[in-house]
Amino acid sequence: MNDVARSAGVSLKTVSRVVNGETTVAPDLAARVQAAVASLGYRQHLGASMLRRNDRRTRTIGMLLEDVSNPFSAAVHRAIENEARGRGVQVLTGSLDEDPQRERDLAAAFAERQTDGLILAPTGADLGHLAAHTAMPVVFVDRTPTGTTGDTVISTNVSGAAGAVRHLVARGHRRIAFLGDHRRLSTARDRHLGYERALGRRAGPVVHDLHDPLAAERATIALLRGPEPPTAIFAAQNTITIGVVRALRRLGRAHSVALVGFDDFPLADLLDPPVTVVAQDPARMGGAAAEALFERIAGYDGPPREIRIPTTLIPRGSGEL
Amino acid sequence: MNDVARSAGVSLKTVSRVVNGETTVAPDLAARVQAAVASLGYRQHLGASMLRRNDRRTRTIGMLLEDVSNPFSAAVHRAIENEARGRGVQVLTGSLDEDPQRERDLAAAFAERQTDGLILAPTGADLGHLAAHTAMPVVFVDRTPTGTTGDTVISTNVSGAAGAVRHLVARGHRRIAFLGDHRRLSTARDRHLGYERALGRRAGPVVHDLHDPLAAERATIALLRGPEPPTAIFAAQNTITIGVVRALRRLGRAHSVALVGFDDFPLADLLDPPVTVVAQDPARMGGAAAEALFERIAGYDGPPREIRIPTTLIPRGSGEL
DNA sequence: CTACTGCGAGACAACGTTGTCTTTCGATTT
DNA sequence: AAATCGAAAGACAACGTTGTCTCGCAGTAG
Repeated sequence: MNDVARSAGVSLKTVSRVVNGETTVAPDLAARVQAAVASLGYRQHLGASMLRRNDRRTRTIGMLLEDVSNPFSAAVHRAIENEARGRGVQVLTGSLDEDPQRERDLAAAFAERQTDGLILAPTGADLGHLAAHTAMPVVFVDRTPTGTTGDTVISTNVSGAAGAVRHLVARGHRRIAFLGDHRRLSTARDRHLGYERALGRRAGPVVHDLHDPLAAERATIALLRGPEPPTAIFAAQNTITIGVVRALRRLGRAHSVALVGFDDFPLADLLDPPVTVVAQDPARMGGAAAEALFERIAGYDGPPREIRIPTTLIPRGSGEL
Repeated sequence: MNDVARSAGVSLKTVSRVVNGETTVAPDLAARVQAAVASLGYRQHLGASMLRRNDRRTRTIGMLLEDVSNPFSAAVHRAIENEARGRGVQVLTGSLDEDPQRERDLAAAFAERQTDGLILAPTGADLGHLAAHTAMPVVFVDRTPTGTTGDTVISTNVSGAAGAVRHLVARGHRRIAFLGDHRRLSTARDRHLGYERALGRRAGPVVHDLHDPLAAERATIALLRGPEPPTAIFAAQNTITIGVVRALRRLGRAHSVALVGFDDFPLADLLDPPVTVVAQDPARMGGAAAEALFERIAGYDGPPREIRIPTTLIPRGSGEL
């Protein structure tokens, strides 16, 4: 910037004015400065700028999801990026792998970098530590927070799960198993609640705390080989659904045990049978979360909001046996 | 920081020393400072710190891929994050959607934020503009750059594609179609080259510039309904492979037309028939790119390196008809 | 012709931190 | 006992930028 000022024969402040598009600069001076900027390849130092400015915005937000390579998280990520794009905001990302320690550390690392806000899919651990970062608004996505409050964007987990189970009941199933994720997660609890609401006293075998396809595959095999095997399975999460598909395939029961999964996944329609799912709308969830965050960043100060994104049952075959 | 200094009864500089773990502070003073830091919830302002420091590191890198929600990109992203994690480095991300303008803009936006480096999957357009950001080393991943040079991490596209095609030839196929992405992309060109090398004058019908499943589906249908339909298809990219699968399914030819895809995708093994692919190793690619970048950031100044990550043919059924 | 107004441009300080230099003071050496 | 040394802590400036204040000058009103 010094070089630009010298080369254009003006003061530092005038360069600053031109770079920031202030109108109180004479046209000829402005043109000289522009030329110097272009020829020297000068670029603003955003860090220094934000240090001095009054608004203190870095035009950068943080995003912490379970695992950026999981299709659900990746779709949320992409939707957040799309919202940020139009506002000239960049996105810092991180995967939590269900690790509360990592959740704390990354939230702190983002706060140190003065991100303007944070979108977080909580691990389920207590989030009291977020209170330390007062200047950074936080919006929760996919799961409701524990130990703090804030705008939250979630799927209609209870009613979506209940709808899936009622779909199976309507097809005549009476013994419907539930396979779910860690109970620490609000999504797993809510989907289990929907399952229970739909079945009442007729609830079938329930297996909790499954978190990867392999565990789900083993649990499915155990259920089907056990006494009173279920005639239908409700898989409460996409990795679980995939494990169940693998198990049914291995046992040759893909066409004789019904399956409905929560959360859609790529190619579900090309499997045999095609997998019936309760689809979430991760793109809409990410978009809504980003919108809510930008409202908070802009200064909106109302009470915490809960934004519920509806799910859609997509019958494809596996749940209609 | 002022508050901490006052509360501990020391100078600003001493607080700085304690926060940065310098050893030249008396233990009792250090303890008083630590206590003040904890009770006031003080956190370093990384922007101001980096402004003053000599090394000028933000401990932040940028990453620009085609689309963070594409499984290949997402796996690369995750591997980069893993490398960054151990070094306390955060990752700014962006999707380019094959848009050169966006590539320029985001590279500039990252440079303004003083990212220590950039990992880029180029769109194929001229990258001369990167020269403006001298302080930011760039490593290319997945595709070779145009208009500039730098460390590049790519799959063995030519030999991988040739291997796929030879696999089909060995199964007796003589009329093998090639379906590929935009020729502007080095990957599409290299895979086509491998196809030609393997077939020589016997090269079959070739369709270029397909970039989504729908286009690939239409192209496949046209080929199979045309004169001299191919008996086997080599799909040079994962979204194309999926389009081909859909087309074969629609035409009822899934078991009578052979298919090998370049790049593996989730659930390929659960389709009917399971899809034979030339698997890339996106995790290793992302990891290698991040490693190379961190070496450059650390000051390594050798000539541009090309790191070639081998591909693996995974026969699953669709290519063995 | 003086006094005022308004506008463009520069001087200076400040943002939160750390590099460098200086000061203080107790301990060691001769 | 005087001189020297080293370690610990503070004073000050600087990083690159912009908010605020001031200054000079031209134009206008009285």
